[in-house]
Amino acid sequence: MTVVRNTRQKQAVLQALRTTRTHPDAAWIHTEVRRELPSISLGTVYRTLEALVQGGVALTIERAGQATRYDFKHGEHHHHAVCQSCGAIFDIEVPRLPVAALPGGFQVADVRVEFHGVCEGCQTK
Amino acid sequence: MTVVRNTRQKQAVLQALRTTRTHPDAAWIHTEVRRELPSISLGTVYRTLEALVQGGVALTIERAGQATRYDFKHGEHHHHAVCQSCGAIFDIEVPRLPVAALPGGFQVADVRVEFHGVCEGCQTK
DNA sequence: CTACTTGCAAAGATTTTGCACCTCA
DNA sequence: TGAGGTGCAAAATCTTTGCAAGTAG
Repeated sequence: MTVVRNTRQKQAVLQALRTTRTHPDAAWIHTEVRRELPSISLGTVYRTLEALVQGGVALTIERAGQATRYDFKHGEHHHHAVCQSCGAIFDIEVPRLPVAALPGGFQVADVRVEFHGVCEGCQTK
Repeated sequence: MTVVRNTRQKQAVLQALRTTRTHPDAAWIHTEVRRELPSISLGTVYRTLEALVQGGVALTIERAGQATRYDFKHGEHHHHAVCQSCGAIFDIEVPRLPVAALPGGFQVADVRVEFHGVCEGCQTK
C-alpha cells in the first residue's frame, strides 16, 4: 500500500503557501521555496501543489492563458474577486449558497464563487 | 477609428458556439467550423472567441491543465457544474447572489459560480 | 531495504503573435 | 482603396512526465 512521505520539499511548499496571502502561482512558489531548498525543481512544486489540492488543503484559481494561482485554505470557506485589469485576487466572504436544482445525482464537492471586475486601483488609471 | 468587420469566419464561429450546448473548447469549434470553412485557422478561432468574450457574448470556463471551454450566453444568467471525473459541464440555475462585502471600490462586472463534484454517470463507475 | 520522491530535461498542450496576403465596407 | 482580418507557422507559456538517482520509514 502506498504511504505518503513527509519530505523537506513538501514541507517547504506547504509552508510557502501557508505564509502568504497573495495567491501565488507555481513559479512564484518555486522561487520562494528555493531560498530554503535551492535545488528544488519546478516539477516537484507542481507535483506537491497538485497533491495539496487533491488533499483538500489548497484550492486553485484559474484564468485563461495565465498561470494557475494557488490558495491555502485558511479556516473559513471563502471566495475570490479577480481584477480583470491587473490580475489581483482578493478574498471575499460569501454567505453559504442556497444550492438549487442540480442535475440529477450530481454530487457536489465544492462550490466556487468568483467575482470578476475591476479593482479600485485600476479604476483610477 | 476601428470598425469591427463582419466576416465569414466570425459568423461561422458564432454560429457554431450558438448552436451547441456542449460548452466546447477552441479545438472542437475549429473542427466544427472547418466543415463550412475548410481553411479557417485555429488562430482565427481563438481571436474570434476572445472577441466574443470581450464583447460579453460568450463566457469561459477554465480548468487547470485543460483547454478553456466557451459558452454562448443563452438568455438567462446561468452557472455551471463541472464533473471532476469526466469533465462534463452542466448548466445550473442559481438565484441572484446576495453580494456581500467586496473590497473597497471593487467594481463587479460578472459573478461566476461553479459547482465542482462528480456527476451521476461517474458515480456508478 | 524498498517503495515513494525528486531533479532534470524533454515532451505536451494550449494559446498567442508576427507578418505577408486578402477582403470587407 | 485601406484598415482590419486571416492563414500559417513559429514562439511563448504553462504543466506534465519518463527515468535514473536519492531518501524517508
